[in-house]
Amino acid sequence: MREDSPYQALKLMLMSGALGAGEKLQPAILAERFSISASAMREIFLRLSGEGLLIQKEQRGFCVGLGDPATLAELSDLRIIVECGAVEKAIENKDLDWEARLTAAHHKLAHVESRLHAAGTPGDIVPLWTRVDWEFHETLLSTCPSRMLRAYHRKIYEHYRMQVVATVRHAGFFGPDTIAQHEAILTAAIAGDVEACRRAIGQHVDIVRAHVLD
Amino acid sequence: MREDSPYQALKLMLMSGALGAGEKLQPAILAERFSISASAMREIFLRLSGEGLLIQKEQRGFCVGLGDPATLAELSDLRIIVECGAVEKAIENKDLDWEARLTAAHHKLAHVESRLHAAGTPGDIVPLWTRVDWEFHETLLSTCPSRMLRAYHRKIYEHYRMQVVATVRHAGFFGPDTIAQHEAILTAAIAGDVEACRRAIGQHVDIVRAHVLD
DNA sequence: TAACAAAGCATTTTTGAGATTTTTGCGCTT
DNA sequence: AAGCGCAAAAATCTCAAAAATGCTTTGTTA
Repeated sequence: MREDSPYQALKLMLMSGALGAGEKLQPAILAERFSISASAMREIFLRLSGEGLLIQKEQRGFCVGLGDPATLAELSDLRIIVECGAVEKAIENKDLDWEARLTAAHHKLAHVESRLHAAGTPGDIVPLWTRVDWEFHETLLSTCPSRMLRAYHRKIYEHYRMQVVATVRHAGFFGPDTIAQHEAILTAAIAGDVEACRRAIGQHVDIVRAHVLD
Repeated sequence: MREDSPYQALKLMLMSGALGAGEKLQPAILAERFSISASAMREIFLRLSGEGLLIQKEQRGFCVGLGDPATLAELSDLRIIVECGAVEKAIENKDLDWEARLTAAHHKLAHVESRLHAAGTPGDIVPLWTRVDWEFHETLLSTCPSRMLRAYHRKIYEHYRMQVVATVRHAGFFGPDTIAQHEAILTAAIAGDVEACRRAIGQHVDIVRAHVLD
C-alpha cells in the first residue's frame, strides 16, 4: 500500500498499546511528535478511521475503540477462520524459499519472545514484538495466492491486536506458552501438515483469548 | 457508523458503476455536485481509501481500482466463506421478526429485479437495485450475533460489488437466474435449512462470477 | 445548598491560499 | 516523421488561520 512513516508509526503505537482504551487522540501533541502539521495528522486519523482502527465522534475528535470482551472473542473467531483458510492454500503452494523465509521470521520472533519472557516486564520491546509477530504470520501466509484473502487477514489481524491491547493494556497479553505455540505452527507448516497447522493456529489464538479474558 | 450523506452517495455511485474502472476522481467536480468544499471531498476520499474502495496514488490523486478477474474471483471466494459462516449463526438465532423482515426485504428486491429484468437496459434503477440487494443480504445476516463478522461481511460485500461493476460496468452483472437464486436463499433461510442456504449462497455468487468472467 | 443559565475557554472542523509535483503543449533536433 | 527537452498549466498536497461546536466555569436564583 503506502509506507507513510507517521501513519505506520501511529498504527504500531495503537497495536502496541501505547494508547489506552477509549483514549482520545490529541492532534497537536501527536503532530508535534511526528513533526508534521495538524492537518496531516488529521488525514492519518481519517484513514485509520476508515480502516476501523479509530472511531470518529462527530465534533469530538477521534478515539481508540474500547476493550470489549465480546468483540475480542468475535475477532478471535474471525482471525481463526481467515488465517486457517489462508494457511491451507499457502501450504499447497509452498516452496523452498518460503520455508527459508518462514524459518528466518520464526527465528527472529523466538529471539524477541525469549527476551520478553526473561524480562518479566514488557518495557519497550512490545512494539518490536508486535512487528515480528506480524511478520511471522504474514510470512506464513505469503504463498497463499489470493491477495484479497491476505489483505483482509491483515486488516483483521490489526483489528484483533488492537482489541487485545485495548483489553489488557500492557500486561498479560503475552501468554505463557506462546513460544511453544509459534514453534508448533512453524513445525507443522514446514512439514506441510495442513490439519496440524490449522489446529496449532486455532489453539494459539484460543489460548490467548482465554488468557486475556480470564 | 456515520450517515454522511455525500459519503454514502459517493459509495453508492462507486458500487453502482457510475465511475469506470481506474477512473480518477476529480475533487472539484464531485465537490460541486455534493455542494461541499474540496477539502471535505478529500476527507471522504481518505476514508474510502482506508476502506479499500479507492486507491490513492501519491501526488496523483485518487482513482477507483481497475477490474481484475483474479481479484473478482478472490473476493467471490471470500464473500462465500464469510457470508456462509455468518448465515449459519444467523439461522441458529432466527426468530419470527427476522422471518418477517427477510420476507419484506426479499419482496422489495424481487420487485426491483423483475423491473430490471423487464427493462432490458439497466438505466437508472441500478443504484436502487444495489441498495435493495445489499439490504436483503444484510437482513439475512442480521440475527448473527457476531457484530465483527457482520461488519467485515459488509466491507467485503462492498469491495466485491465494486469489483463486479468495475469489471463489467453497466451490462451483464445481473445474471439471468438471479431472481430464482434469491428466492432459493429466502426459502432455505425461512425453512431453517443451514446447508441448503449455504449451497444457495455459494451458487448465487459462483454463477455471478462465472457469468461476469465469461 | 442545589439547580439552571450564560459567558468564556478549548478543541475540532472547515476554509482558503501557498508550495511542490505532475501533466500537457510547443519547439527543436535527429 | 519521430523523439527529446524545456516551459507553461493544472492538479495535488501541505499548511496556517478563521469559523463552528462542545465543554467548563462562574454567577444567579429558587
